[in-house]
Amino acid sequence: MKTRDKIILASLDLFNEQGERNVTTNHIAAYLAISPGNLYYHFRNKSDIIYEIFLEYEKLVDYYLQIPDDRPLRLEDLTFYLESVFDGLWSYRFFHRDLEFLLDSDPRLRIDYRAFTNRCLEAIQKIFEGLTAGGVIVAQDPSLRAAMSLNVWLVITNWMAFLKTAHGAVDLSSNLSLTELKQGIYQVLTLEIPYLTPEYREPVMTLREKYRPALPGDEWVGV
Amino acid sequence: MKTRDKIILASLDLFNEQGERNVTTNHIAAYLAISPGNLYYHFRNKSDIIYEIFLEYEKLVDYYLQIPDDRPLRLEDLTFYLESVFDGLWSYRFFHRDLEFLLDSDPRLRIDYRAFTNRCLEAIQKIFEGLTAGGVIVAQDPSLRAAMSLNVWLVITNWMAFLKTAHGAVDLSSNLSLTELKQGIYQVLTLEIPYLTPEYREPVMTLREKYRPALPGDEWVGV
DNA sequence: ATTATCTATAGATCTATAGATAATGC
DNA sequence: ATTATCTATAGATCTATAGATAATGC
Repeated sequence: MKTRDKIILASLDLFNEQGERNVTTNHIAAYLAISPGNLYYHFRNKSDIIYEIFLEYEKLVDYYLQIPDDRPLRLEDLTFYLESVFDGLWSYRFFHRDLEFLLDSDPRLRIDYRAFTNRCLEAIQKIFEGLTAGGVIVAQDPSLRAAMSLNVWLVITNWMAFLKTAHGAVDLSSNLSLTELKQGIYQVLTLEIPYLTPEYREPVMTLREKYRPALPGDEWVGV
Repeated sequence: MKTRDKIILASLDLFNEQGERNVTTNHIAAYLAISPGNLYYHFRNKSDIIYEIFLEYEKLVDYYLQIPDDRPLRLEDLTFYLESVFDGLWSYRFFHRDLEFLLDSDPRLRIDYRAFTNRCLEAIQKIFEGLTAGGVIVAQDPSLRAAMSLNVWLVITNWMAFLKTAHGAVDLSSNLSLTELKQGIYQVLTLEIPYLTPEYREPVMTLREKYRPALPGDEWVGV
């Protein structure tokens, strides 16, 4: 593998494990056992590495969120989209953590990320439309659908931060698992409950149960 | 005013304006025209300042989120709680931005913040219960109410990050206003629409309209 | 010849402390 | 006497580059 690609991969790993803020170009070079000079030969600075990582993330999500508009969507489609999105969030989990700082440091990233968000919001709306056509959820006013989609996006992108901050108080070491992350799907499906058609109510509730947090009881209030 | 208090206030201002990550103890001292040594006489380090600020934030929110359980809640109560919470978020807006890093750097803060989150989630549930007693929203299964409350919390605490990242792409300088922030109330009320009693549907929709984002159209998808 | 890599280092911070000096409160 | 403040600085990073050296591709 080329050094340039190694740098990207190692950076992603280190960022995910330790947080972007805690990882310097020195750390990345040391981790790869290359010289800092070598790293700077391939990238002008840390921002450039992050931007490359973002482009991969973007590509991944865009790939999974191609919503067909020539056919109605079924429950399996929804499951697929949710699973894919949370897989993506997991693989690039450092990204949303320091998002504001990253966007402030790199105008390119800022512009691209904004467009990316809008594409995701559009995709969520398309999914709602497709599910309506498929008889899973009832039709909604476009303005309500837009506001709902935004709420879905807010829950999806911030579920991990919630887990990391409200979760395991004492045991810092206990890292999150992908399974825990996917409990976010439970929360997303919660948003959709009121809009389900009668015939899909039970199937969706059953699906939702699969993601229900199986926690020691005191995890968060009332669950 | 005592220097110690000045340091706390100045830090809060600088953190809110520039982000905690971009503000060092040197910056704080320079801003106050005191020596770094003087700052370190009053605080052991930056974490200690942040912890003090958190205690204030906590006190403020706890004060506003005292939910009476001896009487039903009305729509005005809900408005008050929402306004208060968003005011609090605004005054301490740096806090949620770098939350994960802050909690990782300070075990005290980590433990306290976790308890704080749980108190907030409890308060949101109490508000739902009170509104149910007041005939504003219909009764819900406790498990659904818990999941809904969590979604409300996720939307509230992350609305600002959304605005900052998905909003104004090019004009970095354009800072957020409290008014924009309060459009988050529109999103929160969106979550509650399906659970409103018939007689409160119209009043809540009217209230919600007041917070509707009045944006140039292309702001975010479909709005 | 060009590309990749290393060594060495300048320059910029930042944190945190030691030790001196000034101000304040009995 | 005690509290508050300042000056000066050690020590630890980090970023980014210059310039030398090694490896690779025609």
